[in-house]
Formats: sequence, structure tokens, C-alpha cells
Amino acid sequence: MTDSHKRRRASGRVTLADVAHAAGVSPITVSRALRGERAVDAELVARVQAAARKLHYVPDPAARALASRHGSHVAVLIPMLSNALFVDLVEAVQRTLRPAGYQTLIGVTHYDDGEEEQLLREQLLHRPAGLIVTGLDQNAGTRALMAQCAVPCVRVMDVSSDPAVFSVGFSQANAAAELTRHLLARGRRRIAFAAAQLDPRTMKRLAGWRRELTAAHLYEPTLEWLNPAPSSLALGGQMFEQIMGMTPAVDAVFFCNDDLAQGALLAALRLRVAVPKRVAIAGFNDLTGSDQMLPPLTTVRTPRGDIGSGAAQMLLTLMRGEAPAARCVDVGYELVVRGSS
Amino acid sequence: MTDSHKRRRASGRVTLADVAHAAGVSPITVSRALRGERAVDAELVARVQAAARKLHYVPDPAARALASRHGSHVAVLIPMLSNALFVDLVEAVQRTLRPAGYQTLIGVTHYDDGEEEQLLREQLLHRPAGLIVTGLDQNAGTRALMAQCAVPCVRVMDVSSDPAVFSVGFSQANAAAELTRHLLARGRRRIAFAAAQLDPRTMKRLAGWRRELTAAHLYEPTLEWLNPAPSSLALGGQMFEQIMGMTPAVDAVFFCNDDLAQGALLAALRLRVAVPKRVAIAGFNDLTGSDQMLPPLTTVRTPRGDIGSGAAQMLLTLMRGEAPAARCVDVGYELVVRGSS
DNA sequence: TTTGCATCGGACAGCGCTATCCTAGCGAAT
DNA sequence: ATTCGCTAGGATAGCGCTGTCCGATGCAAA
Repeated sequence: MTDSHKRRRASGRVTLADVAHAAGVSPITVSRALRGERAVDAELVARVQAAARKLHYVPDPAARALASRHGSHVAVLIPMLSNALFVDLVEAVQRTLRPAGYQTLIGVTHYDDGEEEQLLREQLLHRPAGLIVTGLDQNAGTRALMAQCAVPCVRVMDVSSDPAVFSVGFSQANAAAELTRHLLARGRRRIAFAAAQLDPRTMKRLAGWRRELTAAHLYEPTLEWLNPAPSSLALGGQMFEQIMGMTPAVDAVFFCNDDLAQGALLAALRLRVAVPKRVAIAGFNDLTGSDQMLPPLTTVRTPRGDIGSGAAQMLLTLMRGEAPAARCVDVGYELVVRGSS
Repeated sequence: MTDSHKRRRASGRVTLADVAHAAGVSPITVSRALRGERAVDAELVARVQAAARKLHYVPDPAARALASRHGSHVAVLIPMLSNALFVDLVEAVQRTLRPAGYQTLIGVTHYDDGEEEQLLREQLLHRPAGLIVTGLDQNAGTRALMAQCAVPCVRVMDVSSDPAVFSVGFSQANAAAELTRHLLARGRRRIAFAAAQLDPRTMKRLAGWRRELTAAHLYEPTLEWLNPAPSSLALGGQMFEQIMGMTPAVDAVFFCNDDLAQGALLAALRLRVAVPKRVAIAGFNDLTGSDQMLPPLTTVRTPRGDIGSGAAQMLLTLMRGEAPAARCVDVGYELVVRGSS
């Protein structure tokens, strides 16, 4: 029994050295052949790969991370897992990254700048191979960390014109503006904007709505309903009730997220407010169930699956050390008109 | 400038050796002092900790993993991230594990035995310090992996009497039985059971319902509506419509998950079926929005937050090499009676 | 006093891999 | 023929930490 075989039996793990022994080459050649690093003779590569397959060799991520000074995982920072939006995003990222041999580590910031910074700091200790971060508006500390660490980073859910950042998303403001124009086209004149959470993307939607109403000379500060509490069905119902008590009455409410809008639709049923006759209701994101509401909810479908896989793809390119085709990918959005408007 | 200082500047990282130098002890003593491993003189510990804090020393997870042969992360296997149930679970796990210095790696099995096994195999390569796995019913390969790997493992969402497994959860069958008894107590006699996905926990709920109906001599195979498709609001609506077409008519439907039940309530509104007058509707899990429905949904509140933190706590104990207070923690459940029944 | 034994710090040798430098071999340019 | 450059494999030296053995010390038991 050879030395390498003894080692293998002892540790219960097939190492590079075992494969090297089997293929009759040096360990470093195995490493290079398996990673496709540098030029290795095609015949040798084949021999090494055959040996690796036969021995069921799998590289040890920890050793690799220690030697190469970066791990084989990607850290994804999202605000909240309880928002279905981000679940879809993460799922798509994972589906793209896993076949490429990368683990996905999810960090939840709870919409908190400070927690985001802390989380990023912790993640960077683990030397991730790449980073996917939600949004463009991080605090100074977070931005500094991202700049220093030299880890490829893709921002998602928004598009940036900054040539220094990679982004995959769509224009939150334009999407909100398009929905607002739809409501205007339906003859609505007093269109309220109701938002919760008030994260940067919500504020951009607010800006889009404001832009259109101002252009139509219909803007009025009292039409803005901003609530910093977390978004939920129950809150949507409450806000709807408040808004309907307003004089003069609004004839449409644009909720910044579908869960609020769904809550509003349920509240409208409870309060016997006719939708869309008396008031139109619109949401944002086209979450699960919006098409099942009574009436079905008009909303903007945001392609977070495409965003997730697009960002992962771009990150894979960056992690290979190549330049992506574009620094900023706009995946667009789709106005979905249903019964509620 | 000392050698260690030069090293520090060069690598951009504070190492154990730097701290050892600063504290005037050997690296191994620093390692032991910081981990609380073996006995180290209290005065030395204090000196080491002070030095570590001053230099902002943070251990390198990769090096630690390589040397100790297990990582500082815990793998969590769940069936689906788009089910809010598991999001709550994962959040709670993360909240407990992060302060203890453990990363949480989420693996999504998509309710697929084979994918679960594959995922576990991949995760074990990364030598996790612990494992949290959903459910008790894994395939043979998965069970073999868990047995071989010698990594502490806690099962969640169900309780096991097997002395060889650690579990935190509640009795799915008993919970379903209690809800069924509630419907019986309300005078319902033809209580249908409607389920999707048909995962093991759903089948246990089915068993609980069946037990109660059989005991009341009201069981009938035609009352079972089992659909292997993924659970969703839309599917709940469809199933409700089908069930209502049945003769003789049912007077209650117990949906195995709240999303189905919510879809059914919306369908009932559409179809103008009076709930609970004509038919009672009940769900399971008390998901977001169930209290907002029209009428609000009767359901069983399942304490997945407690399950997550309980499992994480138990796992922390196991990872310390200690024995937990109990091998099986039953966190119970709570019948929530609302307007729909 | 001697022996035994527990306590606590340190030296040493890796964990499994990769970055870096080195060398042999070859063809092309001088 | 000599020099240069280029290719492709290997030797070497760690990456930063911890398991394992060893030895020094102190205190109780013989």
C-alpha cells in the first residue's frame, strides 16, 4: 500500500496528492489541470481528470480558501427575507451560482444601514469570492468596505449610471411613473401614493409618482402617505382606511408594494368601498396572490428572477477576472393592468 | 519595526502571531485563550484579550476550518424559501446562531428527496459545524450521510420519539386533529381535507384529520382532496371550486396550509359562497394575511420562530460537545379560531 | 525527601491547497 | 553558434490556525 493510499484511508478524504499519485504527475499539475489554470498538456489534463473522477476527488474548500485567500462562496445582502421579492431574487441567484461551484451566503440587513455595514464586515472576513448587494444607497462605511476589499460586487434592484458600479435591475422611478400615467390615462385625478418601510427604492418610486403628478399639475403634498413601519397586509388596510377618510376624496391609491395594496383591497371589501368604481388601487411588484384578489390587482411586474440570474451571471464573469458585456443591465418591468384600476 | 508588524502590514491581516507578539506569549496560547480551550491562566487570558481587541484581531475562518477540520457555519436544509413558514424558521435560526459566531448556510431542497441528498453531500464537503434539517423522513442516502458524517444534527418541524435523533417541533398529526375536533364541535359533519405538495408533514396532518373523522364515524374517502402540485393561493381557489361542486355538499374544508385556505376564501367571495354559513374554511400555520381575510381565517398557529431558535440553541449545545437537556423539544401549537369557522 | 500527578505554556508538525519562483526544452531571431 | 523568449512541468514555501506531544512547575501523597 502506497503512502498516499495510507494517507487517504487515514483522513477519510481524497487529496490532491492522491490524484497526483494516481495520474503520475505532481500535485501542482493536478491543481492546475483541474482548475484550467495556466497551460497544461491536453493529454495530462485528461489523465488527471480521469484519476480525479475515479477516486471521487473533491477539492477542500477550506484549504483552497486558505491558500488562495478567497473562498468559494458569494455573499448576498438583502433587506428582508419575509418579502417574497427577495426570496425570488435569492432563489435565482442560487440556481445560477450553485452549478458553477459557488455557495450562496444570505445576509439579512432588516433595512438597517448599520446592520448592513456590520454584516458586510463579517462577511468580508470570510473572504467571499463575490458580493451581491441590494440597492445603490449604502452608508459611507459600507461603501468604503466595498471599495477596499477588492471583491467583485454587483448591485441589484436598481440601475446605476455610475461607471464604477456594476448593476442589474430596472428604474424604480420610471416604473412608478408608468403606473402613475396609467392611472391618469384611466381618468383618475386625485391619485394618492401610500408607502411603508421607506427604503431607498420606495423613495424612488415616490419620486416617479411625484414627477408625473407634477407634470399633470395634479400634485399635492396631502396625497403622500408615508409610513416608516414595516410593510404588511394589515398596514395596507389601515392606511387605506385613513386615506379614504380624506377630503376631498382621492380616486386612486398607488401603494408602493403589493402587500399593502392587497391589504387595501381586503379593507375595501370590508368597508364596502367599490374598487375600482369609487377608487382605483394599484400595487407594485406583482407578488403572489395579487392576481387572486377581488378585484385582481393592477401592479407592476418586476422581474426579480431575471435580476437574480443576471446578477449572478455578471458576478461569475467578474470572478473569472473578465469584463462583463455591460456594467449596467436594465431588465425592465411590465405594467400589469387588472381589475382594480 | 518588528517582524510580525511587517507581516501584518504586508498581508493586511492581523494574525494570531501578531496578537501573541503583542501579548508576549506564544501563538498557541493566544489560540487557547481566545477559544477558552483548556485551562489558561486568567491573567494571561486578560492580556491576550486586550491585545486582540487593540489590534482588532479576527480569526480567519478558512485557516481555522483547515486546521480543526470543521467550519464555523451551520447548514440549514429547508424544502422551500417561498413558503413564509421556512423564512420565519431560518430568520430565527440566524438570529440565534450569528451572535455565537456561526454563519448560516441555507440549502433549498424544493421538496425533493434526491436534491436533498445531493445538497447535503455538497454541504458536508464544506465540513459544517452543525446541521439543521427539516422533517424526519429523509431517504436512505441522506440518512446514511447524516449518520456517517458525525456532524451534530437537529431535525425541525416535527417531534421524534427516536432516541437517536434530536428534534424540535410539534406533532403535526395532533395539531390537525385538534383543528378537526374544533370543526366537529362547531357542528360540521362533512369536513373535507384539501392538501397540496403532499410532503411528509402534510401527510401527517392528513392522518390527524382522518383519525378524528374516523372516530366520529364521519370519515369518507371522497372527502380527501390531495393534489401534488405546489401550494399556492390560486390552487386553493381551484380546489375550493372543485370541492364545492361535490355532492352531497361538504360543510367545512380543512386546507393543509394557509395559502390554500386564503385562496379558497377569495374564491368563496368570487363565487358568493357564504363562509362560514354555507361552508367553514380552516387553514394551517397562521401565515401573514390570514387575519386580514374576509372573514378572517381559522387556523393553527405554528411557532416556527420558537422552533428555529430552539433548534439553534440545541445545536449550539451539541456543537460544544455537551448533551442537551432533552433530545426532543415539543413547542406545541395554538388553535386560532376566527370568523371563517 | 521522593514519587506521583495534575496544571498550564510552548514547540512542532501539519491541515490541503495554491502563489511564486525555477528549470528544462524548444524554436526563432540575431 | 549564441542569445533570447516562450512554454509547460515541478520544487518550494507558505496561507493562519489547531491537534498532539512535551516539559516545566507546583502541590499532595507516600
